[in-house]
Amino acid sequence: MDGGVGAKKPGVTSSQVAEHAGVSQSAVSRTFTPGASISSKTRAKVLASAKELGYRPNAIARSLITNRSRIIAVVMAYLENLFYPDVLEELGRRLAAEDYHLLLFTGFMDRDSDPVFDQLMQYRVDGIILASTSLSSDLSEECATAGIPVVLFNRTTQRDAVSSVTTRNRDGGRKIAEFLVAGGHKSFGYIAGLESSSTNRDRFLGFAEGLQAHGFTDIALGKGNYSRLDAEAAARDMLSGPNRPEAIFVANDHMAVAVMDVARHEFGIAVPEQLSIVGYDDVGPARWTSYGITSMSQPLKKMVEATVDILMDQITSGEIEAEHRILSGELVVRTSARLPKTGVVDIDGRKLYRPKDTA
Amino acid sequence: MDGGVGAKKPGVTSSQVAEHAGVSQSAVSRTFTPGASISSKTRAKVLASAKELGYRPNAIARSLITNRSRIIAVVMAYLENLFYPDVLEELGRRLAAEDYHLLLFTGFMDRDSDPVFDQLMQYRVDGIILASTSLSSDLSEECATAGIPVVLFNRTTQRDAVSSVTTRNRDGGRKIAEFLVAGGHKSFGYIAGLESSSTNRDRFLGFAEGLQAHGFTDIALGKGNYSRLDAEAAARDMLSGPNRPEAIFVANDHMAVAVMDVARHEFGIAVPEQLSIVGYDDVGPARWTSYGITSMSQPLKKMVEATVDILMDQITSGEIEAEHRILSGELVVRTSARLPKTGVVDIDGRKLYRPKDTA
DNA sequence: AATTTTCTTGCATACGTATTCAAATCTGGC
DNA sequence: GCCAGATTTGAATACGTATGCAAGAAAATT
Repeated sequence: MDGGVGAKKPGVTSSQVAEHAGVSQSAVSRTFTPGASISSKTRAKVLASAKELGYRPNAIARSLITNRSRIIAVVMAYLENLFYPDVLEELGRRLAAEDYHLLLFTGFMDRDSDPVFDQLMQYRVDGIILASTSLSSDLSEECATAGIPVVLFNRTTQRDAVSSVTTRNRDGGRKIAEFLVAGGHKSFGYIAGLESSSTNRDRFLGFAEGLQAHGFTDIALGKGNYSRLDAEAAARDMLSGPNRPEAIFVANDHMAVAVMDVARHEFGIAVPEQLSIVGYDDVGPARWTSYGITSMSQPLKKMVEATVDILMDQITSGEIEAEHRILSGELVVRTSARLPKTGVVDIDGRKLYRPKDTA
Repeated sequence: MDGGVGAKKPGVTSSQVAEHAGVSQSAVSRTFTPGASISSKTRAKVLASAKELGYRPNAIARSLITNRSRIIAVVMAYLENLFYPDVLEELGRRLAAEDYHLLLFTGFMDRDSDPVFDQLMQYRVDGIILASTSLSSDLSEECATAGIPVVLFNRTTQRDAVSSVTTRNRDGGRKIAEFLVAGGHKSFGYIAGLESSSTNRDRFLGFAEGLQAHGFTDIALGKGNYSRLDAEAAARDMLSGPNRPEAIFVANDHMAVAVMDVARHEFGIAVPEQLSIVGYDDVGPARWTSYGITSMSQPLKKMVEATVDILMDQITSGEIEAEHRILSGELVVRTSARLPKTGVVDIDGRKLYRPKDTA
């Protein structure tokens, strides 16, 4: 299937437009270069000819000379979790607004992101957004020396030269602990995401801290790996044990929904009467009334905005200094967990957990 | 934010590698061109130097000379419906396997796909996949004259020069009608997708035909526009009326889930005891046990495979002749609709509706 | 060993654009 | 109508690669 000989029509070039308009090729180029020195008269001539011939500047050729592709690579290994499609959609909007384009890498196992990386580099992308995958250390270093900005989305790392955008996952985990303790729960479980992800670690850390502050040190653990199937299995395990926890914090909503399905329909457990479930992300299905998952929200639009901001900054300045933006979410209260006596407030039609004593 | 002067590191060129290896630039090029005439000895030398210098062929420059970008544009206005992220993931896999890359356009209103089109053309993409948006007639024509293959995914059109991949939506609609009639339902409703979409038209057409064959000509109608919010509104309307239908066919699962939520939680209607709901796509949430939507499946992987096949064919042959691939789905039976006495069979753990009398 | 045939190789050129530089044109003030 | 200055213009070049062509090297044939 390679080496095809199909002839694509050559396409109109700036020289052809130039000839048709009776000007030089430079003039055509300048017409389509914002801020270039060109008189309105010749500009008009060129535009007329361009329209007549159906000319469009060749972005490929332009990239070659400017050394700017105006392409941002977005790497998302999987899109199963609706959070990421939402991110993608917003990224599409924001990048388009900046006149950038989105080269998507998806549909591969998390492990083999390295071959993907080769492709990235070949297209001389102007920036890289890593959303549901990581990058081996030498690769991120290679980006740095190549002068390509890299932003981790919803995860972080210690390496310098790699920026990140996250929310206060540790605070979030702690807040969820507070909420569940205030709700009178006495035993707890945690169903984890990918254990290698910083986000998962931080959420658990905060959760454990928050519980410990009230004297609870025992947490039932399950491994969900951010995957629906794994989360289901973990839930079965946790719920069938002799001492089933009264409350489970699931590392994200995508898995929380699965856990709730297992609890209700496989075990006949009433949620929230017999079991409280709290998730993270506040993603679409969490809001659907069948689930109504109480969940820490992540300010998706602001996160995307920050991501694009960082990229644009680094691209225009040429300075690649790691920048870490950390945003805050809210604990959105719905019906999947028993409520505390106080602390739930109504704001703009959303119920949020905002206790007096905590920050 | 434009006109930045940030200096991206130049990057290693083939000439530099050539010099380092003591060969000509041509030799370097041939080393990285599969099937080119090069001795294994010099090839080895080049590869060694390339590795040492960290050389990667510049895809941009290559595109300029070959007139092939190895980029496929994928246009998906919205990703709210999980069906499309799933498609995207599979597309990512398949295109990567063919050594093609995916330039994604998303996050804009369906109407303004025309500015998007300009961008497409500037990058000289080798093919275009239109998944959740259409293209105005003159634009598809322009693609044809430019020699760029276009494939409509999950919708179709009469224009020649534009290929399409769909399933037998009309048959699907008819089968759903048969299923509901066999289930003993006497009154019916339809909640539509975007009225301009061929897919929506065909599904409704088949549904109406199937009902008519059994003497039912009255169908309650609602407009869901493939949007969750609109579907909810349509459901409220349809369910609060004086003669609420016993069975509703919702044009896709994304909306069916919303309709079910409204029925159960806003109206307290028992599904399927008091109301049957059937959807289309067999997408993730339809399978979740809280919903268990009975749904016509679309063979996503085969659809994507066909799409990529068509593109590769047309790219390599240079012949852009419209090709229309039409695949078949199955009616996957779950718990959202009352069952007919006969015709539901168990295959590979899935329950399918396969009545004896129909094809 | 001489000759033909097949492989390799380097040179030169082309792809379509942006940009430098010097020449040409225009502007306004006298 | 003349000159300094500002603006506009075109010629030439560069970006990094692929490829036709002719020459050279190696292999195969006689």
